[in-house]
Amino acid sequence: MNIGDAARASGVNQKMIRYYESIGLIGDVARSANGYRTYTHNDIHTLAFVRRARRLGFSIEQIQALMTLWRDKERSSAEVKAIAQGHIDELQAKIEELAEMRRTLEHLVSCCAGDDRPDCPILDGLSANVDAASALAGVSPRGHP
Amino acid sequence: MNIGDAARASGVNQKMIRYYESIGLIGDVARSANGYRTYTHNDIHTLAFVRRARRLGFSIEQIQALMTLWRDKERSSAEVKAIAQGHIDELQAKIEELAEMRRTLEHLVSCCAGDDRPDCPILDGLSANVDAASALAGVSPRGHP
DNA sequence: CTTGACCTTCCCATCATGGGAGACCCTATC
DNA sequence: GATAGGGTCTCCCATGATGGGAAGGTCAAG
Repeated sequence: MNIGDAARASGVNQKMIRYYESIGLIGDVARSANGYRTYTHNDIHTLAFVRRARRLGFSIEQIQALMTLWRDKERSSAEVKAIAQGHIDELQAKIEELAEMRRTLEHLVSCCAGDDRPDCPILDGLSANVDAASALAGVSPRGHP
Repeated sequence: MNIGDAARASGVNQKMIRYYESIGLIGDVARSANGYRTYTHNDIHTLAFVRRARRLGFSIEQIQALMTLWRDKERSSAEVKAIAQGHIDELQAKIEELAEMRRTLEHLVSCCAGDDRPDCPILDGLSANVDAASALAGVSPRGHP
């Protein structure tokens, strides 16, 4: 199996396969006489593992660790779980960060008429004068009703 | 005001101020005789605008557009609102993507004993044999009860 | 005059992904 | 045997936003 077949079989594209090899995420693969990379069934399996892990948002570094455990038949599932839980926490933090942005933006957007006139609470909110936007929504940033 | 003061006043750090200038996000700023950048009150205001927009997750490109509208007294608030709504949609898409990852991971994690033994549904789930993990949770991926 | 705090530009690194160039390799068809 | 096409190789560059660090100029206080 050449790299093109490996890409199709694993769902990881060629560029990425070479990249993963170059950074040592996957071991150096066998080469045939012409210098082409040759993939075994097992290599494909590894690539597919990486792909799934990436799709779940694991970083290369985390995947490195996961693969070490994957190959280690003496591992404890607790180690794997810790990595996964750590990643869940990262995801959660990111989600909350984005949700907070969205919340703020939705508030501004809901205050904006969205018509032909230039008056715009969104721009006001982005300008220094946050009070202007807050006031529009009846929210008092410094607890002053 | 030199760049250090501008950074403190606007909350945008020096590196970023220079970067924003280099990519044309903010216009070239005045220089004093010694070549130091000199910031006016207005420049600070602009920087603070950029900072707030960044904090809401707007890309530089979007901020570019927002600032153009900001300066345009003939703008329609609809244009601003469209950009903001577009960004909300992006945020929402990202949130959903991350939430889906989290959901899947939480499922796997909940199936994992997290003890000293090597058996690990998380690794099984990342391996090709997805059925193994699904089966553990009583979920049938191909609608086969 | 030195010290220390500023400021300048320039280069490099991040993370994961990909585009593209230029050079080989192999197979099929003419 | 020539040529066309598709596959592969390596190498360089780019992304977006951020920042580290080097080497050197400037200024005010001691």
